[in-house]
Order: sequence, then structure tokens, then C-alpha cells
Amino acid sequence: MTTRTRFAPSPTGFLHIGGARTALFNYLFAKHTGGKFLLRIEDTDLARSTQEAVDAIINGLDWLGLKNDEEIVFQMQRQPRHIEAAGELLKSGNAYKCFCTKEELDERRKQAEAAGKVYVYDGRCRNITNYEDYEDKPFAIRLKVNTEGSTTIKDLVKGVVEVKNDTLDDLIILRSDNVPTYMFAVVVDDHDMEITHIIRGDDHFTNAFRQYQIYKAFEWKVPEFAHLPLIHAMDGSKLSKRHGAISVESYKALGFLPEAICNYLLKLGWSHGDDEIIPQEQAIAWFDIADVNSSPAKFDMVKLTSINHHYIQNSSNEKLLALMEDFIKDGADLNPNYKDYLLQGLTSIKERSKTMLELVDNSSFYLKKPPFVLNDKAVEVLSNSRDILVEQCRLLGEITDWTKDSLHDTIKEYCDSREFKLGKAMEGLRVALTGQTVSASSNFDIMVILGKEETLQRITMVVA
RNA sequence: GACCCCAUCGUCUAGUGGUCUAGGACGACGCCCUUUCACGGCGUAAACACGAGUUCGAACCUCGUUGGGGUCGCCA
Repeated sequence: MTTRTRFAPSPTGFLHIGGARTALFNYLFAKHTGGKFLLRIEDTDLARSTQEAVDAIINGLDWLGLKNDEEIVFQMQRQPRHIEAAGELLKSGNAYKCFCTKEELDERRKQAEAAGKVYVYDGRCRNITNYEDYEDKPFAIRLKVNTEGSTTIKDLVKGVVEVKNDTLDDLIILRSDNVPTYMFAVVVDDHDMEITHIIRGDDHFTNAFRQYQIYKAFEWKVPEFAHLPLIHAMDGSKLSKRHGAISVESYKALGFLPEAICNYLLKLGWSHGDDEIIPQEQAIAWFDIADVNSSPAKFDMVKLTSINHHYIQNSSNEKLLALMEDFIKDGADLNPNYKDYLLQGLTSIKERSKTMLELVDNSSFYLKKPPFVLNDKAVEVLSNSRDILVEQCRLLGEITDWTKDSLHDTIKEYCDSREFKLGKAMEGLRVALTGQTVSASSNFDIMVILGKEETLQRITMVVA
């Protein structure tokens, strides 16, 4: 039997980093075993599900490169099937109609809480026989849970866990408005979709024991479970909006590469010896769900950034330039030659840019047309080196062989004759060329890329 | 509160009874390289939560303690 995994998010918000990790592990495991990775949107919470969230999830997965192998399943479209399945359990005596209203249940729960207890449904509707008295009353359908004995789940990540069944109560499988509950729809859908391995967040672990009962009621084969430890924020608390970026979309905007995010997420809870950089193909070859740790990890933005740096450094200039287009603002100050400049200039700039945002920022002197806006320090440097610049401009103008070597020799010769340190002669030049006192490339590289004409123009411009 | 899970440097982790005076990576610090900032190279500091037990021997096995987390809805 080929393995089939699925990622089953509820469309109540953006695709967050934890969901992305769950999707990634499902994807890798499916690919590793030559199986299929499916996507199911769990939209049974009618009040909170939105189309924007559906789009965000689909776009996010697409960006991360986690492509689903079969058509997306929307859970609500399967509602007739859920109703039918619930009916089956009713018929087989594994479920029963519950006439308690939501209000009544809420009230009982409140009272129990006030008494310092946890409310557990007492199964009062189990033994109703006089259904004719309830004819017009709406009802939900509850599963008749077996509270005898215990349930043992062999989780691929957490190992063998046994829980006594008396901690369970009769859960609702079909609401009074005929919408299935999550607990029920997941089981029916996973069964129908022939999911072999359920890989999901640890927050679903206790659900597994309730779902187990549903499988048993249908006499269906129970799939393998693998519950991934949760990802926490650096302060140990739950990863949430107040920790800033959490949606996959926001990481894209911050300038992270999908490869870097996948690589980082992969290493959160799984490892292959001391290997740090593991491209997707290698990950597919090595990944096994059984090797996942069972302890939760903290999300470290700094480490993500360093991995991102690696992937940027190792991307081609062409690819980087294409990615930069999303970040470049079209405007009057956009240099018409920026693509030519960048194709060469990126080689050194990518060495020291950890995010796409930094890459764009460090490329500003190629992207924009001079004159540049100067800060105080740059203005000061400029006023101190005006004379030097004038001479340099004249000497550079005489160069016919516009190469890095001859540029270097010319400037060096000049420095020696004036007993300058090379560094001093470079300060003003840097400001003239880039508008900044620090830059991501050497002046000689920049001059070669800009060409003689543009170089002299930039120097002349600041001198004047 | 009940049930369940987790516990190695600040962080991610390697480690599955002797090869561990505990390895790697990020970060920190220092040095080198250098026209600046970086990149890169080299190096330093930094951990087996605690207490019992099993064993000739425990980071690894058992129990307990402490700490952290998850779940207890006609939410998912």
C-alpha cells in the first residue's frame, strides 16, 4: 500500500509557521515513501472560515513548494457523506440522538465550573425510548463512547501511550444543523481519502483517543498517527501574533527564501547527524517520521536568518534579480541600467545580505539614479575629500584600460605619491559612487560594473 | 483541577549503557584577513534540571521531584 498523507488546516486565518512545518513533514514523508501528499480544507466552522484564509493557505503552500498531489478536498462539500455516515452509526446503535440544546449544555458546564468541576456529558439522552415525544425537537448526534478499559495508541513520534477510556465522554459527531463536527469529519474524510499516516500537531494528540473510538464504531482500520511537538516562541510561550511575524506570508515580505524556511523548519525536531544545510531533495531522501523528536522546540528567528543568508549566498544572480523584482519600487529614481549592474554586482552584495530586504537595501546604489541622499557622516567625508576626488577623477579619466587591476594601480600610485593610506583615498570615492560611507562591495568592483562614463559622472556630480 | 506529553550549552540539536574530560550549528566573545561594513578563516566561553535506584559502569534504563507544554466545546 502506498502511503498517503494530508495537511488539513482550518481556514480561519493565515498559514502560520507551525502549520507550514506540519505540511512540510507530511510532504517529506509522503515523498520519501513514494506516496502522495494531499490537502484538505477543514471548513466546518462556518462562522470563522473565510475565503481569504483559504487563499492564504494555498498560496503559502505553493510558495513553500509543497505541492499537493490530488485535488484539494473541501470538507463542507462532503457534508452529505458525513450525514450519511452519522446515520450509519445511528442505525448500528453506535450513536444516538441528543436533544440537549447548546444553551442547556453551556449552562450545565457553567454550573460545573462554579462547583470547581469539569463538565463531562452524562449521556442522559442515551436511553431515550419515547422518541415520539421529541418529534419536532432538533437534535445532535452523539457517539456512544465505550468507557470501559483503555485505548492504546502507538504514535510514531511519541511512542506507545495508553489512556483509560473513562476519561472520555459521548462526543457530538453531527450538530443539530447537520454540520459535522471536526472530530467526526476528520475520521470520515481520512478514511475515505485513504490516508495512511496522520501527521499533525501535538495539540491534536488527545483527540486521537476520541477519534479512535469513531474508527472502532465503523470497524475501520485505524491509520498510523504521528504527533509533532509544538513550536514555541523564544520566551517559551505559545507562538502567537504578539511575537510579530508568524504567517508564512510575512516571512516572504521580510525577505526570507522558501528554501531557507523549509530547511529551518525541518531542523526543528528532526536532524540528520550534524548536517545543517539540507536542500529539499536531500531531505526527501533522508526524512523519516520516526526520527522526529518528541520534545517541543523554540522558534529562533536569528538562526532562520543565518540559514536564509546561506541560501541567498548560494543563489545565482539571475534568480536573485528575479526575486528582487517583488521588492523593488518602481519610480522616477529607478536606474534604467539596474539589471545590468545587478547581474554582476550581486556577486559581492549577496555575500553580505541575510535577507532579500537587505539585498535590495545593499543594492540601492545600483538601483537608484544619483544624486543620492547623503547622511551627515557622508557629507563630512565628502567635504574632507573633495580635493582628492578632483584629482582622482582626472587620473581615472586618463585610464583607457578600464579594469579592476588598472583602476587599483592608478589609485594606489596616486596614494603612494601623496603618502596617503589607500583607505583614506577610498572614503570619498565610496560616497561618490554609492552615497554611503559603507558599502557591500569594493570600490574597484563597483567602478568596473558602473563603467567609466557612469563612474566619472558620479564623481563629478558630488564634486560639483 | 483531571488526563497526557516533554526535559543535553542562551537557541536548534548529536548522543540509544563504556569510544563523552559530551560533538556540530546559530548567537556571544577574541584574533587573523581587509579600503569601511561585512564575508571568510582560526580560537574561547557555554549544557546532560534535581534526587534516588538498577549496573562493574549511566546523558542514555526505572521511579520520584521540580519546571515547561498540550487537551478537557453543537472550535478546529
